[in-house]
Amino acid sequence: MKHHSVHWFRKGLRLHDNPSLIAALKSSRKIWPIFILDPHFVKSGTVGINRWRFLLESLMDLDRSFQELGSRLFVIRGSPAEVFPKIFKDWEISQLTFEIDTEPYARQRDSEVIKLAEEHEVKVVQTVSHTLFDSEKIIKANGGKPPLTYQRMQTVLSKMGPPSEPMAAPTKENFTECKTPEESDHSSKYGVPTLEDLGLSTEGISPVIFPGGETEALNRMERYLARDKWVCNFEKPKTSPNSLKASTTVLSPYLKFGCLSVRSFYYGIQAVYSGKTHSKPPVSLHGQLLWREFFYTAAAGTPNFHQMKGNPVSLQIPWDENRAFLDAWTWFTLQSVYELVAFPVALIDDLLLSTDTSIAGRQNWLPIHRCYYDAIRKEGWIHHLARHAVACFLTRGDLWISWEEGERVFEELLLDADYSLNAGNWMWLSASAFFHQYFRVYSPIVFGKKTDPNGDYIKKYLPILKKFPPKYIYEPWVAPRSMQEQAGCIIGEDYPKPIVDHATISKKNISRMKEARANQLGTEGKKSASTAKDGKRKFDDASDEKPPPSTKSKRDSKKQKKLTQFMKK
DNA sequence: GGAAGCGTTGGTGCC
DNA sequence: TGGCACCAACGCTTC
Repeated sequence: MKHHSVHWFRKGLRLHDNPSLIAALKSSRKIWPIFILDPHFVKSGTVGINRWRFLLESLMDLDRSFQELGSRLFVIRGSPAEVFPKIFKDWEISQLTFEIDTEPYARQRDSEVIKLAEEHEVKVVQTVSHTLFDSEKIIKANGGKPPLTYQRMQTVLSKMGPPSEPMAAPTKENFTECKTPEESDHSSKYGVPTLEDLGLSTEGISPVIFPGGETEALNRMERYLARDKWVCNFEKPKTSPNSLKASTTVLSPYLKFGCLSVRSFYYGIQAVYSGKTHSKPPVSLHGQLLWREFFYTAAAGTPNFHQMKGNPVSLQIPWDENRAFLDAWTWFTLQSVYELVAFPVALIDDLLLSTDTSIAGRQNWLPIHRCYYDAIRKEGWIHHLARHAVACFLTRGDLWISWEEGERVFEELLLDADYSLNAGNWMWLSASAFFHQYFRVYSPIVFGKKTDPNGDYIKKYLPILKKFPPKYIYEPWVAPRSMQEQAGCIIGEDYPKPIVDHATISKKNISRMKEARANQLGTEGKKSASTAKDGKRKFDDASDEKPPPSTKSKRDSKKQKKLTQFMKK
């Protein structure tokens, strides 16, 4: 029997390596490729203007590609629960194909749609193609729990063999026996809408830096893969968060929407590596894809992964509720209405209705952080380490505000905002899960100076500070008054004064974190016995005995010994 | 079951 | 200028 199939695009906005689409094409006489503009995402307000634009560009690209094959993309508005019964009936559908999505909303939505399909006697074909591996299989291989360390993840994966190889994109031949019934009013009925059609204001929107779509994704990947040496030597910590041109691939938005298949990228890198010396996970390019896999698996296997409450992997920390601090972290400037575009609507309303006139105190005073926000808002992307710096600052470093607040802002503004990676990294940086060395705090001054000593990044995004010498550009408030006058920027008048002192507050927060951890261990019982707590001897000044070398120095001396032995050989 | 090993990418101060 | 200990003793994983 040859089916009438609907292939439902959600993520996976591509033709290459799309196994469920191929399955539909091979088993059908007729196929309708559809994308549903779900009001859930329009209403939620969690998608910023740049990501909407990226999505619509991706859909346009997909439609163009289908047209080249003699088919079309059908963009349908409405909730999936309303749309499917209608199209099942109208188009006499017997098969529905789609890519598996493990996010909670998607799971719930898909289970409802699967039920509807059953009611309409529609066969459902689902495939894993958004991740390298099936998250459920990784969890099963790890004894029913997601691996919580990268090393553990690698161990589990090493037993699972390599990821499946990517599938080729469909060709015109695939569409000779399987046709798409096109309607004469297709464009008006099923065309890709504009931002304005969706009721989104494009006033003040920045030019496109990273255009959406599979075509751009594949071109971008090829450009990077052509640089053999760069690919083989890639080490994430050695790339720069402050370079004027992105120092990493910026393929993340394309992976998020599935414009690029992670398996295609993985095997593309593999081909470049072949026969050459290359960097290794976790820092290598392959390593970056494994991090994505790590967080996808953790999110798929953890309830309430995006929030602290009810999340079994997250430390429960008594964060402050501090509106002024949150605004200061979030807001770049309030100089004009233009600057308000693309900020969370709730925050705009709150601020405009506020009777608090001390606007200066609600601005972010840190030059490098203001630059990151400007870049996020305009371009929808900043380097991973820049995200670390601002995330640490908002949470355990300085402002002591819940990682969920930061997660919401990133969710809205980043092109690559991804449920699993966003929540996972926020927990990491706030030392709520995965990462526990909470006393390692990013300094908003030192971090910038180290990564961009000349302050070129600041000069680009924050020209008001460009006349300050590099010594002061990261902390202009310590510049002498005469220098501020010379630079044409008086701190407190033209530029906000700091509202917290990093050195003081970060020390205070380290002790708060220590206390939170101690409290939780106390209240939740013996989650895990700490060897340091009860096992090790304490040494003080009165003791003549020398303390044993620390774990790290012991480890290092072991390494040294091995190296010496190796050299002798 | 308990001890030991070790963790993607910090900052500071000392030598 | 670069290497190292230390911060303060976490918590997952392995043996």
